[in-house]
Amino acid sequence: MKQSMTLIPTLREIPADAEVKSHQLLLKAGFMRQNASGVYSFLPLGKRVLQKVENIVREEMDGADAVELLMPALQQAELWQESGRWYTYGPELMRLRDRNDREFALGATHEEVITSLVRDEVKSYKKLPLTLYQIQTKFRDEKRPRFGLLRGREFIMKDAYSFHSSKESLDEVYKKLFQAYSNVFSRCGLNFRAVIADSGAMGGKDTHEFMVLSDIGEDTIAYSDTSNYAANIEMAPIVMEYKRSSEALKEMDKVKTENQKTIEEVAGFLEVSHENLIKSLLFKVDDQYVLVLVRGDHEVNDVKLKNLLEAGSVELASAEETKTVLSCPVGSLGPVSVTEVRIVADHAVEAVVNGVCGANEEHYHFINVNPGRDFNVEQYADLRFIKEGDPSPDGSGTIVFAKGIEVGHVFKLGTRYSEAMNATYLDENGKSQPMIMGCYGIGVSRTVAAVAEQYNDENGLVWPANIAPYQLHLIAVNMKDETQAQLANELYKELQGERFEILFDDRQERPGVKFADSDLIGLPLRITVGKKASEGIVEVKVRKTGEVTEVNRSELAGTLASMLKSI
RNA sequence: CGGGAUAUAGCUCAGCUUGGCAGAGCACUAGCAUGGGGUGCUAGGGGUCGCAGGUUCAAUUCCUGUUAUCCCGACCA
Repeated sequence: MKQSMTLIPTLREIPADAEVKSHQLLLKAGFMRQNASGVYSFLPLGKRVLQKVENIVREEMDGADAVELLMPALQQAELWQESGRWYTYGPELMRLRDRNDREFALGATHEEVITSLVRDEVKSYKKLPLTLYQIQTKFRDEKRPRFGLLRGREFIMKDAYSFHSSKESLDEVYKKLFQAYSNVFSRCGLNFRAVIADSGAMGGKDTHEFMVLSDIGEDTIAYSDTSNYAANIEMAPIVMEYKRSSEALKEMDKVKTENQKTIEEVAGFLEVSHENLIKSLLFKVDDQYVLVLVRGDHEVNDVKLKNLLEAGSVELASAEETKTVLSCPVGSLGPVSVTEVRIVADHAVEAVVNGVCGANEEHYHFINVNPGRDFNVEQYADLRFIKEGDPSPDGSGTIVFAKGIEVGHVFKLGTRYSEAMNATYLDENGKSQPMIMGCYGIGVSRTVAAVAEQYNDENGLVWPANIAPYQLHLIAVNMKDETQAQLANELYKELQGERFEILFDDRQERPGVKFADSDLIGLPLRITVGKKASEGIVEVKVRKTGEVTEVNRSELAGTLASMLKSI
């Protein structure tokens, strides 16, 4: 493609709205433009990268015996009502009405559509398993879109759904797609981990998220420093045992702790360690309030709490609610003599000896509190977030944290949708059974941003060869110099003939402008036609390393081919 | 949804405190020079100062409302 014929609006300055590297560079290098919050146009370069990623996804999915189809983005409300999600999905589902006042949704995901399709078309165990996928635009009215393509309201996703007559078959396809996903992200050049994730109320024991390691990631990954264990921090179970100190139990006492509210303040004021404190938090669990206790140096894990109580929603009660329910400000909460609400506690609390907790009275705490003696707990469970330094749940090594961007998710759905929507098949005995399902997503546009996030330097983007919008950037230093212009034009045609993907900067621009734009766009190899054009010699520069070689035009195609292979 | 901030040319931003014809740099157009890392000079084009209302002889500037965008938090099958 000649640069004079396409649209690559590079910017000299970074738009003020862009915060993270990938967002800034994709805008600056002219790959995309924002339309509304979380809504973007892909310009020609952006579109090409997107297509590269899509094609890798297609190859790997097809290789795993998944078949592509395309479902509507515009979906009738009835389907969502059938699964129940019309009422539970919330405002994140974009809803609209047609001219006849019928209700629709813009697809946030496609479980309903695919389940209804397969229900109608597949009736026999002989047609199973079946794995279908699509690459499509999804709509989610995010509360807070941010970071450019990383969290948009309209984005491109590959979603796949598998249907089975047995758990074993689901396991098999899950494993195959897990491998396909690893291949996709490896081929995109990403540094990623597959981590154990939350399966939530959907049940099913296996679900993994594919996380690209990045400081701007919105999820925290807890992984072992020695084994390959990795889990979303929400999920990592605590395996350590808490030893009770052998200290003699002392008499409980109420002490004045004027204006000491936080764990930090109270521990400092009473000169005790955080581990000796019992932190009490009031949660609203569905319609009930529950007092949750963890040790002062620990944090409540709301996902574990939610799973333990089999709740639909779990949120911290507000200060006002707390005051109403326990008639006490949040800084002085404690479990002693509390009968109004259920009390659950993390295992670590059970081992606290002569601890400190709020006295349910402003400015007062209890000291020498002992669980069992001074207050009762309905249930002890694993309720806290894992910490760095904790033993790894798989028994080998200790836990370290990293931030991750979720780019893929594989999930064993089970029969949640097939049962709700009556997607059944007849088994070998002629008996009707609900189909067992799996679902598998890849955030395609998010993957593009994740790569941009990992591959850049101070001069701009540095695309891995596999997904670069073009492989080669051909530059004529001076298009007014006839020798240079002619050689560049000839090389452009020759290299195209050799099936290279090539962007030719044929603009009448200053060399400095061309070089700067070239670095910014970040194609893997740059061919510069300059002073030595008359001798048939050009320069080849590797974007990533900056390494430059002079090459005779007769050897150019061969040299480029082998260089592309090596990067 | 709670808290904070911003909105003036395609981009980055001044001007507003103290009301009086709309500004700069970059980008764009034309010309001349230049031609290996965002070049120089000259001459131009481009804005309903987010929108609506109010105060005023006069509002980009003051007041009220509203919308959009960004940030922090909560949320995220």
